[in-house]
Amino acid sequence: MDRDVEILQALGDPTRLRLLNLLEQAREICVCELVDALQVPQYKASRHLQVLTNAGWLEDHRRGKWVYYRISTRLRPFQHDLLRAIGRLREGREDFRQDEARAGRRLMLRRDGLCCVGLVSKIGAATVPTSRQAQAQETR
Amino acid sequence: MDRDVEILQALGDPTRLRLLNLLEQAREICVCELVDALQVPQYKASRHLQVLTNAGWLEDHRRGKWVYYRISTRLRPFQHDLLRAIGRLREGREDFRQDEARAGRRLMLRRDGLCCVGLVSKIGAATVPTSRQAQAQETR
DNA sequence: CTCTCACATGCGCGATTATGCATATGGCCA
DNA sequence: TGGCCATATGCATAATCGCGCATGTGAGAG
Repeated sequence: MDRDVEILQALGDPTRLRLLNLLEQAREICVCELVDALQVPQYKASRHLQVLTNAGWLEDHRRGKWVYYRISTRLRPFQHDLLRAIGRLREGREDFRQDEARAGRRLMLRRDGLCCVGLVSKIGAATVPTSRQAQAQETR
Repeated sequence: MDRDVEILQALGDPTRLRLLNLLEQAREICVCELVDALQVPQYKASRHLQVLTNAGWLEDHRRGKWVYYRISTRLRPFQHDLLRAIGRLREGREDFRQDEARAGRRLMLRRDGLCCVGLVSKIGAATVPTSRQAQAQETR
């Protein structure tokens, strides 16, 4: 298959754009954090992360029970230009702003720079639903 | 619909990439010239040109029997970055190079900077098939 | 070992998309 | 006006895509 086209096709979806936007600004984010930030069902985030990874946009690695995603360290120059273009959308897109706000709140709850859903439930932060609860909230 | 996504989706097709690549390098090109350069059936070029136009990538205008397309003069900064990214693909893609070679030969046949298929047939240039002949050659 | 939690994925469905054929449109010319 | 040429488009079909549901997988905790 045409690799370049695959890379570009991966950008043609709002959910994937939102994922890329967040991941471009943070060093790495785990799936449950992304699910909370985007407020989408877990399987949906996972599927789109898969597409981005297969297209060469992302790398993932496991740490304990959590899987962290980050922008690939092996992007081609071509892709860096594309990322810059997407960055230009940041001010104009309401969804990006909201994602960033939620992600910011979520990432503040990390301990030692790591995702910590377990701690969240102990803190009892009702404002930070677990991925499963977020999944149930998702109606569309 | 999400306009940004529509713009990006338009890039996720090899034929459309080839059209954009040519149009980025020439001031304007008419449909029959594009058909010869890409060696695709006329209806295929026309359809993809429609998609690009609807997404805000191209503008078209009629001159006599011919319709000329060019890169829109109202691109957003966002889109200029995207074009630059596509330009980076130029050296690596064999299809781009061949398109450009064929387009170069074809555009040399212009008179007064205008497409002139009629003249081509009078010249009898067998190396430059008309769009209808190119259509018949197309097998896939 | 078993239970739980985070994440991935097989499957079916409805929607969208690309393609090819045939034909319509619209301008030019005789 | 009729015919030709460049281009666009209606239609049917096959392929692809995103979604949702359900379930599978794999790691850590008790």
